[in-house]
Amino acid sequence: MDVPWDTEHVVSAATRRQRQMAWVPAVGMSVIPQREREGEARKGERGKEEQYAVIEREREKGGCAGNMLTLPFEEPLVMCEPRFGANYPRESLPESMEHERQHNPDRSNSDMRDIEDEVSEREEDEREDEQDESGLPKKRGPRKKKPGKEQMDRAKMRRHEANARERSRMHGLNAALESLRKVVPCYSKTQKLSKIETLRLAKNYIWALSETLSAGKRPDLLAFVQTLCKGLSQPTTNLVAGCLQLNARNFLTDHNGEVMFSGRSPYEAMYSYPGSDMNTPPGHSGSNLESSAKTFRHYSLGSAYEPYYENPSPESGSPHFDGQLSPPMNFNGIFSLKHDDQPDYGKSSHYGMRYCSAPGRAALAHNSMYRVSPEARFPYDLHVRSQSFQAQGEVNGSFHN
DNA sequence: TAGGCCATCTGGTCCT
DNA sequence: AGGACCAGATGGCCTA
Repeated sequence: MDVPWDTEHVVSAATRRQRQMAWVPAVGMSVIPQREREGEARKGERGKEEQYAVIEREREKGGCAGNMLTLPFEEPLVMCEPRFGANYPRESLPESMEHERQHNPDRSNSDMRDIEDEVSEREEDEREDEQDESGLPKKRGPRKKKPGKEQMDRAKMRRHEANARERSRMHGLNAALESLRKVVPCYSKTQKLSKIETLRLAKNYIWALSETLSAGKRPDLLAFVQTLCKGLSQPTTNLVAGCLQLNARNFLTDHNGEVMFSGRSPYEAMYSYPGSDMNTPPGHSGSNLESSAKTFRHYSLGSAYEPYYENPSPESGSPHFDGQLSPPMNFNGIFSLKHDDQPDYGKSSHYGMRYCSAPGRAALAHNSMYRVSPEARFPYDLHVRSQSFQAQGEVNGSFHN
């Protein structure tokens, strides 16, 4: 029995992604991006932000919450050992620091770092206070004015604040990335694409959709998918292909990251290829399964794509076109992507197509390399995020405005 | 155990 | 001066 796609890769990638998304901060990290998977399961529905807030409050109190990050919440204090691991040679610690440690075993890493700073500061003071035989300070000349304790504290506080801002900024960045994951094909809460793969897929998706629009023809499904998968890792390619209900084994990624087609066309299994120009890439006249398979076989993105996509890839100068595609759309209902949850697109429906149809964008599109001819016909319906509409009417309408 | 991915810390740079 | 942004370093987790 044929496996729809390389389930081994998909499953392992998915599992891996699941677990990696359940990232737990390292010892010494100040915030608890809690174990999303395990943590959520164990802790109920406690919100992430709430947990962050709890941790920050603990931090403010000088507790070791920030150092509990590497452990489940059920295992507090164990990881309170800041900065130094269990094997850290204690004898190498300054005596005063060790004293601090023994008397404040639950000090946070940053606290211990502060202590370390204070200790070295004190020791330096002592050194400077030493005098030579003549009773003169060993160090002469204009002494570098040392910042006062207030200034030091202020600097530390500012550093903490900067860290918090940086964390917040990165959280925002991740949130944006997560929202991007939801609008590229193959979104799944449990099988998350990595950051880099998400960006690559998004780029490929945009590229493929743009080419589809500029071509003004029914998209070649396989070429579309190949464009989506360009430059993606094999597991992600499998995932995308799996989402598209294609046999990933038909997409072989060569050593250059080029997606090559080999074997029978996925169309054989899922696509009745009507003998129409609409379904055949320019330069290819085949309309039956056999000829289409031959056509696909020639579709290495580095070469055969050029005649089809008359516009060069945005990265045509680069040896790699690292893109991939698993579009949240249907081609005449031929296929649809799997989505664990559908974002609310009702408020911003007509996604990409609105971009082209927006009056303000018309001029831009007109001058764009992805220019869409007003006369371009869209013999297919685009179903973007369950928002089905006649693309032709949308595009024509906008250009007629 | 190596490699991939991740979050955080941190210091530098640029901008307001 | 302070905030945003960036990149390097660090260390944890997971899979092969």
